Order: sequence, then C-alpha cells, then structure tokens
Amino acid sequence: MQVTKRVKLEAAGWKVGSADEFLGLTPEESAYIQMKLALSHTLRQRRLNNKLSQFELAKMVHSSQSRIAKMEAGDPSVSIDLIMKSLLALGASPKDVARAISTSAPQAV
Amino acid sequence: MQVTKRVKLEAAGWKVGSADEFLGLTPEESAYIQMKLALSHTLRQRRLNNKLSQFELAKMVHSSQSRIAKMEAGDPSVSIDLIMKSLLALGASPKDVARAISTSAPQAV
DNA sequence: TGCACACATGTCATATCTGACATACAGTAC
DNA sequence: GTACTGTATGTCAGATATGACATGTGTGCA
Repeated sequence: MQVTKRVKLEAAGWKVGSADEFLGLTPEESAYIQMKLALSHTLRQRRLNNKLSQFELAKMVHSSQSRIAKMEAGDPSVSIDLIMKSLLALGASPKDVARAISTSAPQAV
Repeated sequence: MQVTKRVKLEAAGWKVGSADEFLGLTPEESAYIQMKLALSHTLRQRRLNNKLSQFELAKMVHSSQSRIAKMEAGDPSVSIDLIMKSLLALGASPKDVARAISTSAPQAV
C-alpha cells in the first residue's frame, strides 16, 4: 500500500491531519490511521524518554526489533492492540493512552 | 479462560476496577482488559442509542451478529482494533474513543 | 579504513483473529 | 402452544498479525 507509505511520510515528519483530503479514504479509515499514528508517535517518545533502544524494548515486550520499528512507523501490518500493549509495558496508563488518542483528532471536537 | 469470564461478569454488571486484585494479572494486563471493556461498553451504548440490533450493526461493519456480541462482551477473541473500527463506523470520533478509554482508569491519574 | 550500534524494510512459518454458521435461550405477540 | 426477534456462545476454515530472521542504511569512533 502506498497509502500508508504516504501517510507515514507525513506523520513521521510533522504534518498530520490532511491525509485523506487527497487520498480516497473514508472518514473512518482516516480516523483509524490517525489514532494509530498518534499511538505510534507516543510509543517512540516514551521509548526514547526511557532511553531504550528498539532492541531493548523488544526484549521487554517479547517481540523483535523489526516489529518495534514497524510499530513506530505505523506500518499497516501492526495492530493498534500491539502498540497499546507496548505502551502499557512502558508504564503508560489508560489515561496516557487516551491523551495520545485525543491528540490525533485535528478535526472538530 | 475463566479470567475473562470473571472480569466480564463484573464489567457487564457494574463494578469494574478490582479485577486484578484477586486474579493473577499484571498491571499491564489489567489495564489492557479495562480499556477493552470500556470500549466494549461504549460500543453497546452507541449501538443502542442508534437503535440498532447487533444484526444490523453487523451488516454495517461487514461482520456478523455473533462477533458483535463478542465485542460487546469483551471476549478475549476480539481485538481492540475491531472494537475501535466498529465505534468509528458508528460515528464516534477519536476524541470519543479517548473519552471512553479515560473512563477505564479507576486508578490514579 | 573497519567495526559496532541503532534503525528500517522485506520475507516467511506459525499463531491469532475474523466472519460465518449452528444452536440455545429469553422475551414478546399471537 | 407456535412464531418471531434479539442476543449469547461454541466451532471452524480462511484471513491477518506476529516474532524471528536476513539484510540494508546511516552514524560515530578509533
């Protein structure tokens, strides 16, 4: 999918929120991707704050470095479930998760 | 798993939050389950507010009545991903999802 | 230069999730 | 009683996600 590729590019950089306007995404798809990207981004931040490498985090959550990289990239092959579980393993609370998701909504309240 | 059975019982009723105290759940597992249950509950509320049967919602999201029932029950066989996608299909925004998750944290902020 | 570390990306066997189906149960109307 | 609607629960083949592995890229350092 180039779709995610494109979205990933935007998000990995800075600008998120105008992904669907030129792609053929339904509002739900767009919202889903934005939530995923917000969580991915939060995961990376938390990992870096904890001064962990992807490899180290991988050991903590019984996964592999490559999968951590894909999580942080918002790769379509990873589920939100997995990202959430990793966040929790990094000490995030449900409220932290909720905060991350709130961030993902550039639209109206 | 009786674990979920038990948790489900508590949650389907009213009392959530003291699930892990007498079960052998790690804080992360507990938090994950609570988030899932909060989303499940929100899904049911939204569905009922929209006056839809499980069967009707199933058609909307290209799933089946049985899977909707399992989503709403917080069955371990359903992913948070699927519940979220269903919520979005029901018109929920990422902020709504975040709100639901916030509700799931009876612990400290 | 070479070497080590951190991260990205692709592939693949297997584990897990999913939709569909069958079936059971409660409630309601007739 | 029967019939119908809504929901719960179990099963299973096929779909998808997962961890592991290989490999590539960039950076820093001696």
